[in-house]
Amino acid sequence: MGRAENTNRRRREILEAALACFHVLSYEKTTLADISDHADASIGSIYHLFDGKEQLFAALYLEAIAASQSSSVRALRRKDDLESGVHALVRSYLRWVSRNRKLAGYLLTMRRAEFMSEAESELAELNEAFRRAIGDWLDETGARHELPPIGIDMVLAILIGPSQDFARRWLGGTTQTSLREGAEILARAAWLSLRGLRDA
Amino acid sequence: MGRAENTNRRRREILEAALACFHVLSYEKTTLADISDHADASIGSIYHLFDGKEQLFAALYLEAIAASQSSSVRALRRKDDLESGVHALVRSYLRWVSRNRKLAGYLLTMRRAEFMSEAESELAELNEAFRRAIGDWLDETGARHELPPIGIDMVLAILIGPSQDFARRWLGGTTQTSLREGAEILARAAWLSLRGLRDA
Amino acid sequence: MGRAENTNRRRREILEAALACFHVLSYEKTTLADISDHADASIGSIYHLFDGKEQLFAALYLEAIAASQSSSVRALRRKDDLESGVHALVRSYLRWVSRNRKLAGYLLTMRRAEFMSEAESELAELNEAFRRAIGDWLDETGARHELPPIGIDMVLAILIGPSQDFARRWLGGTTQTSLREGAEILARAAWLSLRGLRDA
Amino acid sequence: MGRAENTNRRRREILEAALACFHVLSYEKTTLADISDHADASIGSIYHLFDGKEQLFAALYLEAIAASQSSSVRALRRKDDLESGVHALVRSYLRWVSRNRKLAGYLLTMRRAEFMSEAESELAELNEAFRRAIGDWLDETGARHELPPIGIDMVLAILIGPSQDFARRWLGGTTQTSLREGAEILARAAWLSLRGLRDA
DNA sequence: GATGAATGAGCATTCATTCAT
DNA sequence: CATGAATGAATGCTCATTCAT
Repeated sequence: MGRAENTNRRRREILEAALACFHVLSYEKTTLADISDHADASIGSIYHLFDGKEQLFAALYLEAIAASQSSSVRALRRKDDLESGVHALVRSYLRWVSRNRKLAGYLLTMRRAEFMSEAESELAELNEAFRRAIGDWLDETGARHELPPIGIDMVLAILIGPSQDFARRWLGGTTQTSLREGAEILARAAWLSLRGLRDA
Repeated sequence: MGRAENTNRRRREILEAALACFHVLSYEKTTLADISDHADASIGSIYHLFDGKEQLFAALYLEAIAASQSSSVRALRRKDDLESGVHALVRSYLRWVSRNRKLAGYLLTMRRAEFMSEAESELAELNEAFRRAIGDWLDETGARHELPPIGIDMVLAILIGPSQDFARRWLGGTTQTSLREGAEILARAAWLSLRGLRDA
Repeated sequence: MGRAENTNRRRREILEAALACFHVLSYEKTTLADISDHADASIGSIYHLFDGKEQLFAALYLEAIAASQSSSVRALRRKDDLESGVHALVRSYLRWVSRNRKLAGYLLTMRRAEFMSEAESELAELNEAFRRAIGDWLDETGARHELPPIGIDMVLAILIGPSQDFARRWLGGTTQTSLREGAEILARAAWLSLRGLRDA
Repeated sequence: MGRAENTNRRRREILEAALACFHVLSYEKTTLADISDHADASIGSIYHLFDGKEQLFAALYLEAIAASQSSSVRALRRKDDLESGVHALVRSYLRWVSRNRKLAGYLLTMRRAEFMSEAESELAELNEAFRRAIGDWLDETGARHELPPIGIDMVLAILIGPSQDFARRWLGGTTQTSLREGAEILARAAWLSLRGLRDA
């Protein structure tokens, strides 16, 4: 195993340990000693790979965002009309949440935490790439013409807002509706909103 | 001015100072000394009125929730059919956000922070009261019959999810759409979703 | 005992503890925990009265300088011609060293340590005051006319340089000559230098 | 270039890097990483040639002492009476200071730092050799008979004390008198002291 | 020999909390 | 009730040192 590979493995382990600690302790209550204990890495190692506690959690945030977005984009690319795309987005997001509960919980809790400021530019880049990917898909499939005349920020709010709210409740264990059922309902709801706004 | 009144004023000042500090420093970076400096109150005073830092911020959270919910309920009560009610809820929420930016930002950032655990029961009570208020309105106006056959958790996600997502972006200054315009769109979107799901 | 008095006593105790620790451990090896243990003060207390480790040791340095200089000035003021003044300065300096060994050792070891930079201005003030006191004495007694035509920096080097070198060795325990005898010799040596340079 | 030569070059580079770092950072704030960066040497290299940070700086100290003393001895050997010898010593010391500012500053700041304890014996050896060289010169030239009846420690204090004080101020940039002028004055002052004490 | 990633003990510093006045 | 000095446990971070490659 090469050195780079080794480094990468260690990086992974630390990020996972941080996520695990966050899950039970929250950001502030998690200490570097906790992470060091959970990962197969000394405190010094953590500092070798990350610049500090904030940067470590910022890196985790960026990885989580990237994973979530890439999952969505992959799902979207398998469809070729707006209705299917909308359904795919909502379903894939909630599926990703159910398969990455800790990561999803981290993302939903820490969205734009104070310590992200330093990673702002990388975050903006990711978001920009996400929008571009969606934009490309809209152009390639011609689905853009099916969209109502509203800003992309509103489209995203309608598409993803309800799912995030539901995901938060679901992760908190306070929902009556199952995730699968919820996904079905919210996918249709999103599509109904967009179609309705377009046809108005 | 009576003693109780005085105590109340001080309580207010401390909560406001905490909110102001949170706004620029975030929860963890805010120290009691910061709050003591901003409010016209010694550290001892803060401990006299609250049980500690966490409890202080939990109190702030509860007040914010209560204010936001009561604003929604008041708006709802002025309507007597589902479509108007949905519009009123979305609009009043976003209006409340724009009029209470710091409080709204606090609410959106700290939703269910670790320190809320102790205030869990009070929070549950508030949420329960909110649901009951909505339930009462649905019964009184007969709007309940216009709802689609989905859980109340899904209804709330559809109603409020997009607005929260939008509010977060709007507070962060990264929206193209104005708040007023966004409110209009999201109000109609929510109604379209609910009506569509009902008529399906 | 008033609060101010109490504060002052605590300040003293901390400074003395710092000096005692320095004496056996050196600056770097002294930890705040060491000082906290020796003084009747918690670590927090130290931070309450000083801004940190460096500032604490800088304060100690300034106090030491001030004490040493004031001892010299008092001795000088009891004389009224240059020869007696020179003798008094050398003798009083070495007497001060022998009576304040730890403080003198600190001064001789830490002269202008890196951490003094923040206290630079206060140090410059003390030195300026010291020079002014000497200048005043020279003027009041007319001794200035007995000085050779050299800069005051050279005069001070001749007066105090040998004594400092000797003091350092004496504190280190590597001198053959007793402090009393040494003082006599160096006092005469200084006077011989100055008189000789004047008469040349 | 042979292996030994190469090793020696690397040793030099490391010592110079250490001195350069000390000059701007002070001993404690200098890290081995700093030195490694400045020298063309990895941290492992440093440990290969020195036993650690303290030993590295102790070696630097010994080299500096040796250089300074050997410069003095060479100057002294070119004279054959006490007056010329005294002048030569003072002048050569200050000339060495002006030509080796960083090294001289290091010597004047770190004199007998805590970490020297391990190198104590080597230091004592150097000092002993220095004294012997001076003693030899005194015997060979017959200058010993011109010395006053005081311990050699006092002679050295008178000879070198003022120059060190002056050197310190000069390196700190707080002197009015030029180095050349100062050397002249202090050389004469030292001689006047010694002659006067002898003739008393 | 050379390298520099990994180690982890050690430390300065912070800050919620207490309590004597 | 109000105050804010005092407390000291807790923690992020540093860096000399080691050692596998």
